[in-house]
Amino acid sequence: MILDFLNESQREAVLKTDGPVMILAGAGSGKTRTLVARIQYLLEEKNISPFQILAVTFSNKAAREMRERLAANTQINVGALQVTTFHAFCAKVLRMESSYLGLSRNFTIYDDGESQSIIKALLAKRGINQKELSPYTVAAFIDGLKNLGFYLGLPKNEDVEKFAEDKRLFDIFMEYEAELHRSNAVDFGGLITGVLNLFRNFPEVLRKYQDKYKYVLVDEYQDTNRAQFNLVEQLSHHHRNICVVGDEDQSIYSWRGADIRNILDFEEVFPESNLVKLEQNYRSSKRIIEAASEVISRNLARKGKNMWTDNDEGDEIRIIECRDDKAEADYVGQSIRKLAQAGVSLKDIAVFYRNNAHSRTIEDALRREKFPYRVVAGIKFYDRKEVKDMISYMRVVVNKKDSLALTRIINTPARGVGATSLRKLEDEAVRLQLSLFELIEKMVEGPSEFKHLSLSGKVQSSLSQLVQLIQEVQALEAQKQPPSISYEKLLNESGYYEFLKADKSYEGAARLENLEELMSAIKQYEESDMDPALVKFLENITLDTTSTEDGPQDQVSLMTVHGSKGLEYPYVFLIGVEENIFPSYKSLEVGPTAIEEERRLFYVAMTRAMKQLTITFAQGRMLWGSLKFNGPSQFLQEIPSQYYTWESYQTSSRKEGFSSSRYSYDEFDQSPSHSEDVYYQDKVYQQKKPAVTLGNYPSGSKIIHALYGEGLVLASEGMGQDEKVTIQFRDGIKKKFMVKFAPLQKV
DNA sequence: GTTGCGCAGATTTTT
DNA sequence: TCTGCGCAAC
Repeated sequence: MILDFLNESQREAVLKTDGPVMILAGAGSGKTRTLVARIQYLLEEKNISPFQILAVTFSNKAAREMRERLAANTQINVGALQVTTFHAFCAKVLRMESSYLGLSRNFTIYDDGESQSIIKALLAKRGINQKELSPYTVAAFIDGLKNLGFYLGLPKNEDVEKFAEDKRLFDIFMEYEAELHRSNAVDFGGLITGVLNLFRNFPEVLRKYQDKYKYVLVDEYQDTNRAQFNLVEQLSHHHRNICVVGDEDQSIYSWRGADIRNILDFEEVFPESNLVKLEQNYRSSKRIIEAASEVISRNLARKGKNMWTDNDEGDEIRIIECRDDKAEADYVGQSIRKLAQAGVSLKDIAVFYRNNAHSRTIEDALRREKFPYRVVAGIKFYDRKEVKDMISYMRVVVNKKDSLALTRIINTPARGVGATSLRKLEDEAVRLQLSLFELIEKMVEGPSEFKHLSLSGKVQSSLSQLVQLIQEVQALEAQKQPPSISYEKLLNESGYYEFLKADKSYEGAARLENLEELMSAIKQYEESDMDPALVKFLENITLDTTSTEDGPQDQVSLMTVHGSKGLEYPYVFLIGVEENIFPSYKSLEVGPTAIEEERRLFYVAMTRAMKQLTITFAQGRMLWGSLKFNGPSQFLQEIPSQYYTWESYQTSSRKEGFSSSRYSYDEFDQSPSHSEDVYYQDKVYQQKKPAVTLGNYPSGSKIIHALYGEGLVLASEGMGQDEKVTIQFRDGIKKKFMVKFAPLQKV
């Protein structure tokens, strides 16, 4: 029954339950289906208890999908299964065993931004100029060390030795670790290395987990770093039932520490392992699969798979040479219109780009064509200032050693505790070896002992109010009151609500709305957890940033190529396929291995498409303030010509500066293997100027603003609820508004 | 504390 | 060209 819907290799992947197995699963080969079947098989046929299975994925999205599919397919209590992300799993272990490492179980998890704040402070303390050594460089160094599985106390191996050559950086790393520890905080990388540290120093703890998990599964194995590999290797060391699933051709996160050696060396680490390849693709047309396979075959760092499909031949891939970025956007907009007219639903269409900056022109075009769209990624909800502020309040409640969170809110809203007072407090806290909050608590209890700080009466009374509020909320927590109660109290009594309410601008209103959204997120969380607590809520939101908003269903999807991994769409547009963009100029500087990663990225993009793939590039593109002529990407040459048609698209009648055959055939295709049969079609489309109907306030419209009077809309972006306009008023003042909050009227 | 200017930098971003 | 920031002045 479980095996019925599987092909032969998938079946093999399910049935080889014992001993190490590596499954190389090509794009669209039914990887998730196979993984789910494997777990189901373990549960139902082998009667393994769900408590003995650990399945780790990289993203929350993947974990959620797997859980949902399992819930739909089996009777067994899926809640007992550990299907989580690496980070969530490690956070859980660390909380459970926190006492071993001298953490307390309510430790805070710092995201990248917070880590960088710590680093900035450290650099400042050492008097290091940020230009001399950027916080980013330091963060990358620290992250790099952790990705290798290194933590203080561990003897350095070769990799680490090479990486940690720089004495100064290493010193900062040590200080950073100490600072985190003082704050009772752990960063993302530290979650993994923390568990490694725990396992190494307390073998009995390791043993416990090794015994517990009889079967360990790893999804998206190509994206794991060394630390994560060490982790699963140790966990499965006893039972040796480790199953990893991945695709070396889709490894696109090496810059995040993903180590392709994890795939290439798996069989050396586990000599008794089995290798299963899933090579049949169920997603894309023959042309797409064959073309993509040709491209990826040029990579050297791969084990090699032969993808094939039973699907139809399908349409030819379209390569569209556009005059400039504007024409490219026009082309995409019009093509989508044609698709829509032909009855294609918008949710089946996606536009991919190499970097976020390129979404702009496409967004404009789609708005012009009045097509709803969603930009995947963008600014994250939990990154917004007001949301972070309120989260910081909650953090201080939960973890009073979290001084970073306290500095964030100690004067937000303004309480008269400025930089000078804060500095005094910080120095004193360091001197007494207390956290900032602990110090202030002490000070409120016995102000006389802190006279030497000479803080004003105003500062002192503000602080005592703040301390009182936090303590009261801590008491609520101790009584197991729901987090939403605590949140509400913090929001109201901190003065934050008043503070935003007083801000009459559209931004203030938007902020309040975000805080309401945060409230509903908390409420939602409360309903999902049997035993809700602030700590857990806070952990959820730092480890899972997937936004829950789902908006209208039928819309075009826009995203970066990275963001497209794991998704599929019948109609795909891949734009900006130019040298220096895709592959990026950076990868061209770095060299062959970086270009191989770009090629994998290109491969990922191609294999998202099910029916139709359209690749566009611009002859000239506005980039960094000037018009750049990058020329078509080298990857286009790597697609054998029998798979594509090549068309040229020109928007305006102006031709000066561009020759439509700027890249003559000879110049362009120099690859010896298939240069003879490239054909070049120079179709020039007659382009009607699209009707300029933008959002409610298209650029050019005249408006009246209740406060500022008459004005002219210069630019408009976003649509519906998100529509934003830039307006120039009579005195030349430009202002940006969100339409939904601004008191605007058309003239 | 807020505003405003000048300057550098400008891939990707699962956690 | 656009943005984000660090720092100086109100």
